[in-house]
Amino acid sequence: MNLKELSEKLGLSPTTVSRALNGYPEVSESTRRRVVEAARKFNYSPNARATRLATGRAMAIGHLLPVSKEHEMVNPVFSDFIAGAGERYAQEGYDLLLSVVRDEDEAETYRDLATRGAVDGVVLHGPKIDDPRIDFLTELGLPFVVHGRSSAISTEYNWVDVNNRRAFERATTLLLDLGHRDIALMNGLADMDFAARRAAGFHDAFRNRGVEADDTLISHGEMTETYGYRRMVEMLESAKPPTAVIVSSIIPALGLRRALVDYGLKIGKDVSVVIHDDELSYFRNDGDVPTYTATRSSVREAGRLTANMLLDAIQNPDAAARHILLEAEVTLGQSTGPAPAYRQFLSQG
Amino acid sequence: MNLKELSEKLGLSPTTVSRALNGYPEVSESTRRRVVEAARKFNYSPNARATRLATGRAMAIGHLLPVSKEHEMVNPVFSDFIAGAGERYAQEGYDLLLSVVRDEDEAETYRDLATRGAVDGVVLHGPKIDDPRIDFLTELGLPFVVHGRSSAISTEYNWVDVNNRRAFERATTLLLDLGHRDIALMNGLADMDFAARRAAGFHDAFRNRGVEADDTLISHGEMTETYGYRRMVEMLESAKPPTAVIVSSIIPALGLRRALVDYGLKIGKDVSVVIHDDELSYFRNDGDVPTYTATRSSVREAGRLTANMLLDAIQNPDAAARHILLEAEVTLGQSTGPAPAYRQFLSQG
DNA sequence: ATCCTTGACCAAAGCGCTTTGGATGTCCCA
DNA sequence: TGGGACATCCAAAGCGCTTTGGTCAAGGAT
Repeated sequence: MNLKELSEKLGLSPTTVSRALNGYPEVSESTRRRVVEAARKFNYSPNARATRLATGRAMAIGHLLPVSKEHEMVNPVFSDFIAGAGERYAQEGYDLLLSVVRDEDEAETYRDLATRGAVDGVVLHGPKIDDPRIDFLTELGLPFVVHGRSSAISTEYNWVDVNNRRAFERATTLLLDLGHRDIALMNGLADMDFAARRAAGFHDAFRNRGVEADDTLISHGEMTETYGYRRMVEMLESAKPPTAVIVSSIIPALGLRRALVDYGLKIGKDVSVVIHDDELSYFRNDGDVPTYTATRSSVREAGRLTANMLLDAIQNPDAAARHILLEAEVTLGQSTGPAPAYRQFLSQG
Repeated sequence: MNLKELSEKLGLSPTTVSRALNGYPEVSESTRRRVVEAARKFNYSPNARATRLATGRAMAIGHLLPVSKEHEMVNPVFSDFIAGAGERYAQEGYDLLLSVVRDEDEAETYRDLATRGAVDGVVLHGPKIDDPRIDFLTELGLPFVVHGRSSAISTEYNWVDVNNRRAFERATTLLLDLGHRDIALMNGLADMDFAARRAAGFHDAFRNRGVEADDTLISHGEMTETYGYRRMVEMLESAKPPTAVIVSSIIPALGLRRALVDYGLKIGKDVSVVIHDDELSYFRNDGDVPTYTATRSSVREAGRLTANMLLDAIQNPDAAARHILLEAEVTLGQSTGPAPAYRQFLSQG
């Protein structure tokens, strides 16, 4: 059933039927009702391919899922982010186009998506400190929103980000105030922008307290369980193991916990842990008292906000660049306590 | 730059240019080279919207990401499966359309996708024991492949599944042979088909060994860390805690481990654990000796195979239904050992 | 010399919509 | 009573491709 057939059945022109269905005013309410009813009855919905050609809009948003061949790693945050964004797209009648690409083909894919006219805009995930994709997309003229930021880029662009610097400054300050000095930071990959900001917050907290941070306790890696385990073992085997660790995600924190168990150490007592909690749907850090003390920010909500912003950017292409900086809340859980030395001092007091 | 402009630049008709680019034989090699070169030079690629209207094919595959409003849970397996499938789509020039829908809107979305002509086929995730979606899709006439199976459906359909029954029979047999009798099964949600097959395998193993299974040790739940934790605590607090647990995914197993630590119990010694390992990219169960004894099957590979099958089904719509049954391998890790009673017997010589 | 292939190209129709630019009829007011 | 103003509808062009059904010239067979 297509528009022509439906219009013939109704004894109307395709023009009128099209307008009736799309809510244009040049059609009487009575015929509109008749048309809408007939459309439902004959189970008609306009062919998306034709609509898109005629309107010149793709009614689709592109997301790239970069997959590096070596580690075959998918960002665990991706699916929750997508769930949040996709919800908004669905509400606005947009499709979500997911392209699985190898890292090195990413720019090429953006160009392809743009010239083919397959999408009206894209979301840029996982920006690096100096990310060439941003200028590339700007030149392409394809509307986009970055989930995160890129510190080295001076041009204006749309972004939605968490205040990673402040979140990690607060987390670090908490640990310093609990008497910890040997604080480790299990950060994300070194070239990621969010990792740089988190490291900056970490250092800021030390500076504010007039304490020197031990840079050998800072590590970078992909956020796998294995990374958390290996790195923690490494530190426990070292000359001066940390009394507290800040972890960039709940996933390596699980590996960290496994390592502590292996060494007979108790989390929150022997070693304090603060995580960043993206509120992944299958790793709720909840309960009466959350397992982990955490800086918390919902990645799903970030997905919704990013989608909103992108849809707005598509509708108002000439508006100024938009920014949303989300603040993470710091929630106390069972994984933090006073530093061992400080605990001794307290008990002597 | 569109086809018409390009053809004018070349002094050729749109017909010839189109044919040259699409590899039709009715064009000389020399002009074909000329056309291809010009296309690259002017950065031309055919408008996807027009191509799709003209060919009548969407060149896109649909995946639904069902999100139930209550728990807002995204299947953790989803992103790795998508990564595998998406890789194949990209190779074949297909797009991947992701629809985030609420559970109850799923059928409606399939119909919409079909009548709008937005996709050429869909993948059905997470089939229930008796899943109405399968007959629905069959009637729609939209090509589809099920990732998993639906036991109660007698009509033929394409599927790719893991031999869950046998995998869990083997896992259970291993534990029985290690002397365990009080074996718990932390299964997926009760209405899921894979969960039913796993339970069947569990019971088969007991039957084969002439031992009676304790059904109170079987539980169902979503595969979250929290589920694993709560359920394990519950069992440890019960009159007769299990000496071994089979867990449907590595994620609840992490919660299980957390519970054991809380109770001062050692995994692999006090309690043996076998997991099903989907080889999630951020939870590799690897190392020289894997952390967990596991039934292992790559969900990413399943994604590739499913995509293959669907593309084939789209190209050969009249062929018989296709099936792929993958066997899980059983890999020994550090999480299993003889049952305490059996251990005693062994040490007594 | 004639006819038939064959190779190389092209004009135009069509895919199923949207949208521009009328056409027609009705109503109201000068 | 005539002419805007308005409401309601329609014909046809166009979106940018693919594909059908040609044309035309060159070459081979008869």
